[in-house]
Amino acid sequence: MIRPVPSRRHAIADDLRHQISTGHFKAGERLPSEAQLATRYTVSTPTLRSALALLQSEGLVEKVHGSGNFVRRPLHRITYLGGVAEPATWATFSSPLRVTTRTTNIEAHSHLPTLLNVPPRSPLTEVLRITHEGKMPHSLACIYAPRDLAPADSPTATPSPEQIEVSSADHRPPLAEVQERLSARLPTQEEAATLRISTSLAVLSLTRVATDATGRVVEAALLVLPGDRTDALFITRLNAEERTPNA
Amino acid sequence: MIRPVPSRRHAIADDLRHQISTGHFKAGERLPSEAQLATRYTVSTPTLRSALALLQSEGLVEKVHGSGNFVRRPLHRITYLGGVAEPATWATFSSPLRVTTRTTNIEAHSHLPTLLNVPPRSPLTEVLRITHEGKMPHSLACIYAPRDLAPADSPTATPSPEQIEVSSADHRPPLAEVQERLSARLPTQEEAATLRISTSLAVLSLTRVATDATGRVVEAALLVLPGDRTDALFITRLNAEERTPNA
DNA sequence: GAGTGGTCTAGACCACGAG
DNA sequence: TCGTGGTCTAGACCACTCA
Repeated sequence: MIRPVPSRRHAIADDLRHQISTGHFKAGERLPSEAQLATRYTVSTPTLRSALALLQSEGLVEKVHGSGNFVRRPLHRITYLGGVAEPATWATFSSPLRVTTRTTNIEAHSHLPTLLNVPPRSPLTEVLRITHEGKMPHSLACIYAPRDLAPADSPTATPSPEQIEVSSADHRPPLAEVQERLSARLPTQEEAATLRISTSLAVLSLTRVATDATGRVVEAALLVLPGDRTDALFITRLNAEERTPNA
Repeated sequence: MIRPVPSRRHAIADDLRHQISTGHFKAGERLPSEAQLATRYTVSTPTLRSALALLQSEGLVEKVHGSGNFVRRPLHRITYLGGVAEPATWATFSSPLRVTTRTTNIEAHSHLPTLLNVPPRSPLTEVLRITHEGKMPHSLACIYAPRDLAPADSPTATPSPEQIEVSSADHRPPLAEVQERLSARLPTQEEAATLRISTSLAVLSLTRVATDATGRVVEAALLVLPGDRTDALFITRLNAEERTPNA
């Protein structure tokens, strides 16, 4: 490992992190205002804010515009469970969530023909899905499916809070393969505004393509998960015929 | 989707993105200096730099300290393949890479006992692994294993460039389960210095825990993958008895 | 309306890379 | 050495939240 020159923002982040872990700042508590903290550490506000951005990306601090910076309650992270077990269940989050859905009929354009392996301008159903935790938006999903495969979804539905169904693929060929591609990036301005997160907070970007046994792409989903409050978990079991009982 | 107030940095990023995609700036080419671009867009340097940070996190632009900003050659992303198929193969990257390894004997401390499910201060082997692509560092891995399970690794080895072996588990109980937890966050200062990336470039942080058939944790690995040049790909095949031949 | 965070400016100074 | 990007300052102004 390379020993870097200590930078102010990391030094401040280290100090605040220590104060949070020792309980000097307690969970749920509001931190002093950024102006006060900047004075205390004798740095300018942009520098202090970049220190807070580090803690935010670790999920230790939550910023609320107009109200303050708060110490995150621990274990508040939400887990996206990848590698589906049941075709009907798309993704399981470990927390109860409220879901808003908007369904639109569109034609394949830009990157969608490639992604879904369909001709350009072929009919698709687009489902825009925003999940809320409490009153804060939490994650964003854009799901595309060929129109003839699209499930009859009630507009603005509020399905079971425990599990989020995306495609209720009942009487169709079973899913054969699911590809999930993840990357870390900064949000677009739209994404940041919709999720009400800072534009400097990294997001986990997940592209999921499900293919049925005939090789046809059944559904493609683009998920955006804020990095401060979301993990993605993939569990692979080998030698599936003998499953060890312990976790 | 919420329509945000257009911010200067996103407007500039959109414009540059467009100029790159239309070939006005070609792959491998150097962009004008940040000072020149700031003048052209009539913004201050921090604002222009934050616009470049967006493009960097998308993998479109590469910053080289002291030398300039360059248009990334496309498809230069490296893919981490999750969900192992072979117990001996830990992770496969799609590009030839050079690997530097340093092995240390340590005792379990801080978060390691929990992660590996061993008592505190129990003997572990730590392997620090830095992969290079060309002369630039590319990814960082910290691998921990109980000492009695640790493979006899030659110090500073340069194994097969195509595949990176981590545990050559030959005559031991087979792996039963692999858990891979991913999150997006900003790098620590150490990570940024070691990988020679900007501290504002998001990284994909991956924690991988492998358990053998007896439930014992065989190995835990902490990977840090720069967000601008790395994807993680997980492929789940359902109904494994009949595998569709096409991709 | 008072106080908070979000964005942006117009510089300064340092660290790095190439000639 | 010179031009580059990296970090930081000390403000300004706007948007949001809450009383």
